[in-house]
Amino acid sequence: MLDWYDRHRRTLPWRALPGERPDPYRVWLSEVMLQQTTVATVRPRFEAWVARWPDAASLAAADEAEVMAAWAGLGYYARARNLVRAARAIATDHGGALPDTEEALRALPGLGDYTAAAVAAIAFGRRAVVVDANVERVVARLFRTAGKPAVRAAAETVTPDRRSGDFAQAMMDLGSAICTPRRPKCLLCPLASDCAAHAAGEEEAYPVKPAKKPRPARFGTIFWLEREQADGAREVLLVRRPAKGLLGGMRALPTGPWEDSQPGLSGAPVAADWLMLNQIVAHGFTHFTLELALAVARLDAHSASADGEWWPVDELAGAGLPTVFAKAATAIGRE
DNA sequence: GATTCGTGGTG
DNA sequence: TCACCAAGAAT
Repeated sequence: MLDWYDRHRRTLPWRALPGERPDPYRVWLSEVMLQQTTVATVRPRFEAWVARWPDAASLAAADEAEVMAAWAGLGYYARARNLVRAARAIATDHGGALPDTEEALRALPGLGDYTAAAVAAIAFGRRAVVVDANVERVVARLFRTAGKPAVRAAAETVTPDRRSGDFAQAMMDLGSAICTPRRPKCLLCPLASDCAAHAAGEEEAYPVKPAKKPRPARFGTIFWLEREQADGAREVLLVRRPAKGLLGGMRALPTGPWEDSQPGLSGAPVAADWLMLNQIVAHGFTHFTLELALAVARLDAHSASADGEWWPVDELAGAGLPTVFAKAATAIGRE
């Protein structure tokens, strides 16, 4: 695998070139961004992030609201909150440098078993057994085995003592390009002659995935409340969502409750002359789907105010709205 | 151990 | 079109 990696490794912005020393901050940041997120999505976001916060110290000193806005659209927003928390812990408890052991990394918020092992191995050259979805798939096929404990034990047996970080990245590159979930390219695989699943012709049967539950549908209403400044500039009311839970801590358009049937105008931010648009915004979350009706109203500048933040409509792109609200804003903008 | 956390690409 | 899936973590 290491020979294959030396010939076929991808060049990625967070990855040190051969002979270079990796930057632990960049390795950590990339691993967090890549949690359940594709390389294609992460690449430009990583570049923009490190241009703005180039090291752990700058991130520790950052305004959390700006960090959350910078994460908008990436999903799993607890990752951004935990990045700030971890950066501050690094500043206060570790003298400004990332800890260099798997155990100490694992104690930082947002670093679980996978990420702690990956950073220890890739950034610090520690021997660590790195098991992500790619490694699980490659190892499950190689040994034709099932279940996370068995896969982990098998991964332990094939992880080298030296260059275990390169080994992990090699397995990820292999899983990404060759040992893919569907239609793996076994003719190109350096492990094909050793692969038990390939010998049995059952590559796609591994890894064994649990059955997925159906996603229920929920319904809600987004409230677009607008006011006009004396100079004619339009502003829309934004709110900040509660710190925990879905889209936690993110700037948002006001919504009412999300329920099993359309809740109409309940939960409106103010009593106003709401107009329901003849349009629905559909959005899929991990464990349910959401269909949102759009209600719009206008306040004149002298009427009662509403709780929240008035935001210039033509600057909404800079508000850091999660995708579902960005979709709604686009839909209303077309009206 | 099962749930709850987003989003975009892909076949 | 849509189910599947991704460099998972926290609770």
